[in-house]
Amino acid sequence: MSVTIRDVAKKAGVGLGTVSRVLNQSPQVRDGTRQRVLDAIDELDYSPSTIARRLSLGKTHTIAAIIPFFTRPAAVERLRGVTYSISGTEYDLIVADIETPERRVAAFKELARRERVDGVLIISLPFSEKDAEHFKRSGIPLVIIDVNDPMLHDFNRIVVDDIEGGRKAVQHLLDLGHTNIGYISDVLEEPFPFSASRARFTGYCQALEAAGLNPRPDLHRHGEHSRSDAKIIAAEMLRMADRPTAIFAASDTQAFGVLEAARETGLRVPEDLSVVGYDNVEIAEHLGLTTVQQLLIESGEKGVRLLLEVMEDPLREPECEILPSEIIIRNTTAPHC
Amino acid sequence: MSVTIRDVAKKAGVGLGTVSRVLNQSPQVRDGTRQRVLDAIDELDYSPSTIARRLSLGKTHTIAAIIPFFTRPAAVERLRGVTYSISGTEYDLIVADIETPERRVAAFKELARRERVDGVLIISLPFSEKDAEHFKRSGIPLVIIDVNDPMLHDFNRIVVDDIEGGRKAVQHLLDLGHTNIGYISDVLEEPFPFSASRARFTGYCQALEAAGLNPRPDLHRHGEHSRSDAKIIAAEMLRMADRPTAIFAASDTQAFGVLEAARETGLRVPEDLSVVGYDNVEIAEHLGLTTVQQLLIESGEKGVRLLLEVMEDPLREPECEILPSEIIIRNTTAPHC
DNA sequence: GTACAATATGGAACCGGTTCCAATTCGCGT
DNA sequence: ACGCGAATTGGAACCGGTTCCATATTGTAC
Repeated sequence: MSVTIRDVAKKAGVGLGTVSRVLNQSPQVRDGTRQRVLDAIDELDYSPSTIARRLSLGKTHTIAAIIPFFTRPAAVERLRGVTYSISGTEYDLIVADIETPERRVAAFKELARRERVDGVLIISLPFSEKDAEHFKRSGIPLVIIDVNDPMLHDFNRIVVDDIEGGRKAVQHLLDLGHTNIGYISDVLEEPFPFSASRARFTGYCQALEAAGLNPRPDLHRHGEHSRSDAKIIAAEMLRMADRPTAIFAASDTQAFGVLEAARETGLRVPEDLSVVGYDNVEIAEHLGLTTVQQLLIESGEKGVRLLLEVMEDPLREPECEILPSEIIIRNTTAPHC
Repeated sequence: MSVTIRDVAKKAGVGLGTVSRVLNQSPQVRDGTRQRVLDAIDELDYSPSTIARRLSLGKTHTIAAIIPFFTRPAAVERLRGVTYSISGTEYDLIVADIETPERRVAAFKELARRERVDGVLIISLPFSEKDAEHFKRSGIPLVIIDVNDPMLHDFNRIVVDDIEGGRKAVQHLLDLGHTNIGYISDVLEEPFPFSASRARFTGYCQALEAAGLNPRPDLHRHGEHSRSDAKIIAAEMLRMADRPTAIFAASDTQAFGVLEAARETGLRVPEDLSVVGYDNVEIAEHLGLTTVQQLLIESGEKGVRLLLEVMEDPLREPECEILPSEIIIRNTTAPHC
């Protein structure tokens, strides 16, 4: 039913090898012959089967991105960088959305197989030792974006120094005269101890200690990574007698929750409460949120670039590119008075 | 280098047909044999090649989503619904991001080919007569989400009645006593006359006329679909001597631009200016934006469901499901005084 | 133990490309 | 016109599955 390369060959009166050569722009075809083949292709409205091509080449021409789509606007911005970079190449991008831990395991299993894809990008997802083992063994080219776990030192990665980012955020608040600084994050414990929130928390503690302050345990709360949960735990914190005068949130999404909590508690931002977020997602600008900027789109672009290099030369030394972070000061922070 | 079904057959001492039957859970295999095959599979750590499978089945097991990723947060939410629905199936989702009109044409050409994908979802993208022709001819199963062009009546679609949505938005403002109501949208002209913005504009006009008012041409401006452009054109409108007391924006993104323009012009929202958006993207709630809700995620889910049905039975009558819209009243609208 | 239908099994042919090797043709010098 | 290396060309074999048909085996009835 569908036109194959053999039909084209017959029509053009040439061998199939020749048609294949024309398709692959091999220079080894005389102009006259090429033209006859092209005419036949045109006449038959032929277009080659990608799948057959992939099978015979042993390459899938496909890259998988595994990403927590729903929960992380920042990850979506990274994905934008990925789609943008990939659209210039001959690769297809397949996107796997991870919502639950079980899905994560399943997706890793399914996709991390040579026969399935040529390369994998993992974005903002926790990584267990077992996952690492699994990928190592599969030998599939892999680039990890935004997972800064020391365990992963021999994987190719694009990360941000979250400790430094956390430090910058808190330093900014300290510079403004705040000393009671809260930290709102997603769950730090289990089963993945090296999350970004954890690193930002480390930065938070370091900055406080460098200023001669002790982190107060009651000024650190965590919950699910969502605006609504952040709002609830921030509200609790703000109702304490000894409430913080500034809050650093582990993500912009959570910072938005904090802003809501402040609004409902009747606190003005930034007069009564300073808030710093993390990520600088697109809408943060509109909201005037002071935040730690990550190069989100760039991280996706660089991830693709690195992955293509790794696919080219799978044996190259693992590389870990650390992107800079920068604090963007807007209108949710003010001096403590 | 990689393990094939033949290796498994040899190891298990059976024919390849048998291995294939085991893989496809055919009941026609004796238990003893099946077990031997499973053991061999296990021992060799075999996993079947998806590509070979696809080639021999003549199906790609892949669905493509074509979507303007960068510019439309609402489209991203639709995509979420898509990924969510697809993750329960055996299909891969490949995502093509469209940024420029040229990319649109290229992506349509590339992806709308039987050999490439089994089905296509087009999300929030304009559609020319030529595109329609092209898809018709290719016969590839197609579902169009959020493109409400009458020309497309014989395509499968999931849409919203944008005229009605526009009417509801404006009616709400009329009910509040506003009579000078501006409309900010993306470009309505060319080359695609039946855009969502156009339909919302029609709704806008209808509501005004039903109230005995004439739409004032100077209260309608359009620009690129972005916050920044919307802000610029809204600012111009707000500086007019005879400025509107309410503005309806064709999307939440543009409404955010309007809010910024109001802020910079020194107008309080909603006291001095009411603003209504369209889409109810996630962040709209946080911002307290009054807006017309579309069922974004649902539209993606339903799109996938419909596409799967069409793929099952390509000859079924085209279906056009119209999702409801609803105005969500929050804090950016108030009575005109 | 034999006959025969029902069930299991082996493997050739096929899906539609690419690649490589052998065969043919070409171009050019003499 | 002839010879020879280079440039073209044809097509078998292969990539790794599925499917179908012929053959082998099993089970059941007598």
